[in-house]
Amino acid sequence: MTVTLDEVYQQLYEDLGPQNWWPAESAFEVVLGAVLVQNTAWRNVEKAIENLRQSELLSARAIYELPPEELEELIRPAGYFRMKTRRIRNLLDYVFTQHEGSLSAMLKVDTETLREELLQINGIGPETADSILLYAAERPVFVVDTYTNRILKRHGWIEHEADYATIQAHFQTHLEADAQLYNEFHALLVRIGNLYCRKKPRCEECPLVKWLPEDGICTPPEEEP
DNA sequence: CACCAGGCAAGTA
DNA sequence: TACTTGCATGGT
Repeated sequence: MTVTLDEVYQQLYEDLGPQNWWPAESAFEVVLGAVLVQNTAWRNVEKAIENLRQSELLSARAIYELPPEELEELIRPAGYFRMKTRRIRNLLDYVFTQHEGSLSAMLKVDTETLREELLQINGIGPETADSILLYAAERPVFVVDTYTNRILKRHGWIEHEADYATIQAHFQTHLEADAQLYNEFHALLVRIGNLYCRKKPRCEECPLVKWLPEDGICTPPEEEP
């Protein structure tokens, strides 16, 4: 890799500016959004959260006490609504049984322990857990999503076989352990991915095009492993 | 119309 | 262990 992650970050930041993530008004909204956004456009998550807001249900206790069928209807626009209702409730079961219903108490647990605990919950995988750690608990944990994966592999910055843990370690090894940096970097990768690095890429206009291998346009050799 | 979005878990061989 | 499939709505 002839370009450093730091240079990539600088380039993205210059072109796109601060992304102001996570778009939420409370830590609870971040946690909720982290589940709702799984494989889903953020626009649809906004509708679900807005429904909950209008119903004054944006608190752990309110949703925990809400009948699941009602939660399903409110979050329906975010898709996978039955599954996500179960997942949110699984998470709240953990918050109430292990942290007396206090999200802020949960968020004070040390990073390694909390990550392990979150991963035990059915429906919370690595990206969701790390999103909570970075954007709700403000820990220096790099979030790897589908765009991060795609961008790094198409540029040849990591091997095609690299899995989540390997990619995450790559960022955390080459960058300072800085939550604010990880916050902005990941948000920028999602933004640039949305704009240019989709399944059907538009690399001509991408600010990262100068770092593509060869000289050509980014043609994905294969999709994600 | 087909495709895909800030994943994850369960099922199959 | 390594693939494959289901989950669901809404925008392009």
